[in-house]
Amino acid sequence: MKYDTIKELLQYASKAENKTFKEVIEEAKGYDYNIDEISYKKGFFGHVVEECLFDYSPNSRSEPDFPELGVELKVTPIRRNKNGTISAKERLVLNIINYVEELTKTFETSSFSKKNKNLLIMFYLYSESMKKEDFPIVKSHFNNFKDIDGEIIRRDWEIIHKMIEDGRAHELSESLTLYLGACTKGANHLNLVSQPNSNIDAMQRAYCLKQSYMTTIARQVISNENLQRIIDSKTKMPQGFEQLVMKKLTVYYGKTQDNLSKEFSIDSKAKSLNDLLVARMLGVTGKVSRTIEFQKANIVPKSIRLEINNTIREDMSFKNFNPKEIVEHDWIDSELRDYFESTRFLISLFRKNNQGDYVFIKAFFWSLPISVLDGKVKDTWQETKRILINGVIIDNWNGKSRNNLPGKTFNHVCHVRPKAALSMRYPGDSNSFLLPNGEWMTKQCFWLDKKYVRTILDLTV
DNA sequence: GCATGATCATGC
DNA sequence: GCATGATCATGC
Repeated sequence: MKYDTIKELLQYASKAENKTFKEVIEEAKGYDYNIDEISYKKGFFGHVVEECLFDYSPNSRSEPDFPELGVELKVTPIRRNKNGTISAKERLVLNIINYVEELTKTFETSSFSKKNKNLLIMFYLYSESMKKEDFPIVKSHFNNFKDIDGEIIRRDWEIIHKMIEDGRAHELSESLTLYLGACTKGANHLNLVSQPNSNIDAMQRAYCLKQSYMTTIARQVISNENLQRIIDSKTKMPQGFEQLVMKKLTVYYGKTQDNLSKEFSIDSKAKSLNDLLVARMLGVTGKVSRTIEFQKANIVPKSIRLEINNTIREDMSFKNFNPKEIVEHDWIDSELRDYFESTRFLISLFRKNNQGDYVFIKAFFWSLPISVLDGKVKDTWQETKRILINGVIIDNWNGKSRNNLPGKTFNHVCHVRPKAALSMRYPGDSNSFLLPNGEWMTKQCFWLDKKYVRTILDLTV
């Protein structure tokens, strides 16, 4: 079947909305599928849409699925969260990067642009408790990376390209870029390939649209979510989004917490006051993470307080972990690795002055280096997993509970500590989580040691 | 001063 | 009501 226009294609695709994969198969003319036979096969969802809906055979050519329109078809899952919102279940993996070939390309001639310039994305709703063929197709969406997204993705591509050019493909990480990432995938983790300007083999990677990007798109087209924007379509970003954010923040360098609180009419005693201030500096009410750009790019704001002598008093905490998830995964597929591999941080520094007030001195974007992630952070995670499996030992000490999970003496980069509103360890309590051995303990999270954090700060300025 | 546990205020 | 981004408190 031929489609003359993208509109026609999209219209046809939308016919599958609210149908399950099983229904799409059954309605296909001339096909005689045994669902039980094909449903467990790899690529089931894509194949059903390609063969049964669009009536063409699957291919892995480097040209798009609909060559005459230059449109690539992607079938991708969303899931429903406990609070009712939806999220992309995974990143959208595009084509594999051939480091040698890609080095010779420009953005326009790149393998990414060649195949993925126009995407027809079909979202289906994944559910743990349902059979694959009963998942419904929810929505079709056409994405051609116009305007701001296109600009940001072009710069992302250039960052990846520069890494290859510099012989640093082995240091690539999804967290280095904003929307377009270079991700590893499944068995690819173990696939080492050569790269042009270095003797070090690198993990094979593919272009992807970050999970956070896909979540934002899904919420916009399916849930009609309305987020604040930091930039509008008229904003010029000759040096990219990050530089633009820096430009907005630089204006406030040298101002104290007090100054800034007054300027933005914030009267708050929150421990995360600096976070609120940074949001206001960017023109956002509420949280920075609730803006289109930060949500798509998965940028997490962090603020650090420095003492007068430039030391840091506190370690840096992250999300609470889920013991069950840790025990059930290997490091390479773990939530923690995935978090650091795909998260970019916006770090703001506030330094104490002689009056005891904190001065906003600088901000910068940062990602945890892969070498640290797959080094010391991995060690802490592995040790945590080992102890979770063997049984966490909790005892009482001066009225506090104490445990044997890897603490600060473990490796001076990453450790485990409690993080909850209250120190509680009762079944079902919101401050407690269930351990694999059936006991309950106060929720814990992974922390980065302040000593390590200090090493990422460039305080020469 | 360090290690460890405990807890706060806020947005959503 | 909980997750988040943090900071406070205490014993050694």
